Amino acid sequence: MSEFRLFNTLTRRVEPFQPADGRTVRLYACGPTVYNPAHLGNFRTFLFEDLMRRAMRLYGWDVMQVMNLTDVDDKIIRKAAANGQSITEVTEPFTDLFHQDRRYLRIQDAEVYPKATEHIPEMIALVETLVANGTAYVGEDGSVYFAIDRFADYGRLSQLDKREIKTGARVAQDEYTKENAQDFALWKAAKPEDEATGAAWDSPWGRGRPGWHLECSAMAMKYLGETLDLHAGGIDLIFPHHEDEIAQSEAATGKPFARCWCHGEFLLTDGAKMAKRVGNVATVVDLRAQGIDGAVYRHFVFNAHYRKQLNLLDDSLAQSQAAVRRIGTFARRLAVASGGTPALGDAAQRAEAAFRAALFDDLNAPEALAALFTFISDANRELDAAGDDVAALAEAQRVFGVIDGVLDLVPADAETDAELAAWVEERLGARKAARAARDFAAADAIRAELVARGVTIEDSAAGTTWRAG
RNA sequence: GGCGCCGUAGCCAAGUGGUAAGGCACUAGACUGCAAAUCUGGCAUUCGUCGGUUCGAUUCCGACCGGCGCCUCCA
Repeated sequence: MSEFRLFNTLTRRVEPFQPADGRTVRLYACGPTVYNPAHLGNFRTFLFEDLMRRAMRLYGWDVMQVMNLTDVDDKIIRKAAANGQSITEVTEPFTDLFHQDRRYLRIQDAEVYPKATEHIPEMIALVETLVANGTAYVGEDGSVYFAIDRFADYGRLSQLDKREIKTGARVAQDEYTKENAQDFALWKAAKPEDEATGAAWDSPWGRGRPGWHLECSAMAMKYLGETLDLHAGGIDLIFPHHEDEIAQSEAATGKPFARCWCHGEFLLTDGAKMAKRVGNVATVVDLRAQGIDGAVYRHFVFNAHYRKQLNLLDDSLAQSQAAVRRIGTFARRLAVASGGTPALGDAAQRAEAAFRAALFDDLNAPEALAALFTFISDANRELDAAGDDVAALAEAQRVFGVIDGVLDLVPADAETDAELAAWVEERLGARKAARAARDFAAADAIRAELVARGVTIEDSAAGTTWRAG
């Protein structure tokens, strides 16, 4: 079997990847901050990670994936304070929504979804280690900072040494007391709004709360050990988030924090980064409201490589919808076929080989998708030949199962309301009678009625079927 | 200002030092009473522009033009 290759941000190269123990991939993926609905850009990253975990399982490894839920941070506290709520009251509904959304997009469950607020002791212990070994210091107000000049490797992931900080960039506007402007907070001394919203805990340095980066280090190491096989996230997290995770983790353990880092590129909307501040966000709730199947968004995302920016345009989802419809049509046809041809079996084997090769080569989803569509074309042709090779058909079904087990692109049968279904059935009955009487004008008039309500019909030897949309 | 990415047909988008996957759309034909679905064929002598290296570049190098992102809110 070909080796599994991934682009490693640490080396900026595609290189062979395998779990340290040869069996189980210990994967940490940065999750959402649950203070508002995650948008489609966030989900592009989560989908890339879903593809990654499914590809690894196909390869034969087990995956132990941890995705954190950030449920205490500045924005959450601000929102809670503004609403007179506790941070939990803010985060719980959005945590639920996150899970609903990701299920709609068919993102598989991670093994663990740890919450920051449930790992305060682990975080405090990590900070104590850093204070004890001198890489962290306590500020006048009881906040604790990481001293980046005491960690020689600082900046390796983001290649900081090659950068110059922009003149006038946002530096040192922090209201906390730091020795060096670029030192980052491990622990933040509690302020009145922290206490008011339930975002303050006792610590050796007084009341306070964790800094942004701390939770990931503490929870990753708790569930996956001191050295992860792989750490993934959005490209914007390279600096400072992941850089700081590496610093605080490695300064504490003396061991590499992650053997490989993978970052997914951004989703743009009409040429601009999808972000709340830009005001161009779309959410899964929007998708559902438009009746767009999760498989459609999966196709849109997988149609581009994860390391390239992807632009969501007006007709992007319509194009994916058409593509996914073809996959669904094929899936149904393959499922009910009674036999194939020897060439069908050959096509299936070619497809599987091409699919695996593409997927294992740095998750080349567009090429994997091409393998799928080539297979669909080949298989449709063979199915038209109506052969009786049962083994070949079984092979084709097996391969399609393998491919769709990763991509998961067969659209769900549209849930049509009973009222519409009853009406359609009644109309189809009338049309059948008209056709039997060879009154095609009447039959076509009925079809026009159906089309007007978005119903497409298909006549075949087995009878007439229909679908909404 | 520093760092990085990208520019392939109407649209989306892979890819390679030896002459361009796949999808959507469109289009001709087959099938169909007509459609739909499916099949067959057509659809970039060309990969932002200009130079260079090379027997040969879309693929390597340089310049330029255009777009995007990061530089401590950020998937």
